[in-house]
Amino acid sequence: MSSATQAPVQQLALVDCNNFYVSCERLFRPDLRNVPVVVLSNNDGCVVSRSNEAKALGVRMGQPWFECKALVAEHGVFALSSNYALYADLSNRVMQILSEYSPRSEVYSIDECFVDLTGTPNLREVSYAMRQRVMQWTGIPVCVGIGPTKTLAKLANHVAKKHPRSQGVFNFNALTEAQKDKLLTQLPVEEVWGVGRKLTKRLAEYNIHTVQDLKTAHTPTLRADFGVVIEKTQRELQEIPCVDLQEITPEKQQIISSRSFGNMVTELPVLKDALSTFVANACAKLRAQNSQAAVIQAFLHTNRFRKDLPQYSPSLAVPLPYPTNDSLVIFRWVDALCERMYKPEYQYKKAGIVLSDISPVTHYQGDLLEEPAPAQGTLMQTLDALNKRFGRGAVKVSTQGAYSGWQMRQERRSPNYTTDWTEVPVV
DNA sequence: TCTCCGATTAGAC
DNA sequence: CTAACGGTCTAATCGGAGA
Repeated sequence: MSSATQAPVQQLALVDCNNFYVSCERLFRPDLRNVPVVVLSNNDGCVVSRSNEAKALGVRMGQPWFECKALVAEHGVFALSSNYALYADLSNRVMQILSEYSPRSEVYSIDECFVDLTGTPNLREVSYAMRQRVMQWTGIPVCVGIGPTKTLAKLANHVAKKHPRSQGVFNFNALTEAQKDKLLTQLPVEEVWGVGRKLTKRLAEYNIHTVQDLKTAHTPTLRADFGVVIEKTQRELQEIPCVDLQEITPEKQQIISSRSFGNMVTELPVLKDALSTFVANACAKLRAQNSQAAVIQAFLHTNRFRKDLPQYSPSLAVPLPYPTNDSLVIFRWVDALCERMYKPEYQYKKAGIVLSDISPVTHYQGDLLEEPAPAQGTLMQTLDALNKRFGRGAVKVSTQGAYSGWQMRQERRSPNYTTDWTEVPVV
């Protein structure tokens, strides 16, 4: 192969915040440093973030909180409800800092960012400086993994996190071929991005246990038996980029708003009250990306963990005569769907709505055979503006909030230190 | 037989 | 209040329906 066609090796960094939600909480609670801390999911159900001390005690990711109660009694694990307003705000600050290091970056999740550092002189120093700056300006600890592909950058980040000797930075590209082989042979295949529990099990039947096994597996067999996703993953492990950096966030194709209830719900008006809140949330997101939806779906769930109770999980979708993003219009449909699904003999634990068939808002194309779409806008724009200014839920549609009893449990939420003056404790 | 569509599955975080 | 197990999102795949 001629060197002219050889693309230069990417120096792609994956920056990942350490124990992100716990780290956010600790910023304002120095007393929680060096003690086991966990952050719980919505409804205070499962553990979604753990401090190193909590990990050491054996608290598993996603573990139901009530299962950990023994550990609490024994070791005093401190639990907090999740506070997404706080995490989103700190995330934005971290991402802002990282974006200064390269014109090409991708915010991959609330606590992760890919940064293309290709061509950066003194890569090693810059990586440490980046980490140091995020710590200094936000107080959030991060680790940096560098590789020639996204998959290897993620793997490198894992190594940086796991080995204290790396000081929070690990560059796969700096390894010799022999060192790469040795490292990949030591890493279990489930550490690879895109290889989850099910796949790990199936790969084991093919004697693929380590990352190196996957990297060197017979490609046509892999493709035929496991599909195109794994083939791409294998290529990425072989240092051939297959997953592009997504510099611009694509608009959502589907918007879901759903929640488990704090208590079981049996009454129709309570379900409708919850659903009207979900409609308000989903529609606000829809309008924020200047889109409209053509299909509306609603669903109900009984508690699937209560084997002693009868189960019922209906779901109904309706294609709209014309797409809309008007909360009131959408709620009228959801209301009707709920009426049709509701059966009084069940106890409901969760409900939600899905907006799909999403398209950008365009000027209405006249069609003699269709009803004209009503003028969209002013009321919803005003509602969004007021809620933005005074906080979500400041202005609601009249069906919202008449009934309670469905709201999630959130018994241990921290104050919104960074986004709401009224919640900052007075010293 | 081909294509399209909805439902299901798997994964990430 | 004394039981209790998240929420969103994407892409691939599969089977059936309809052309």
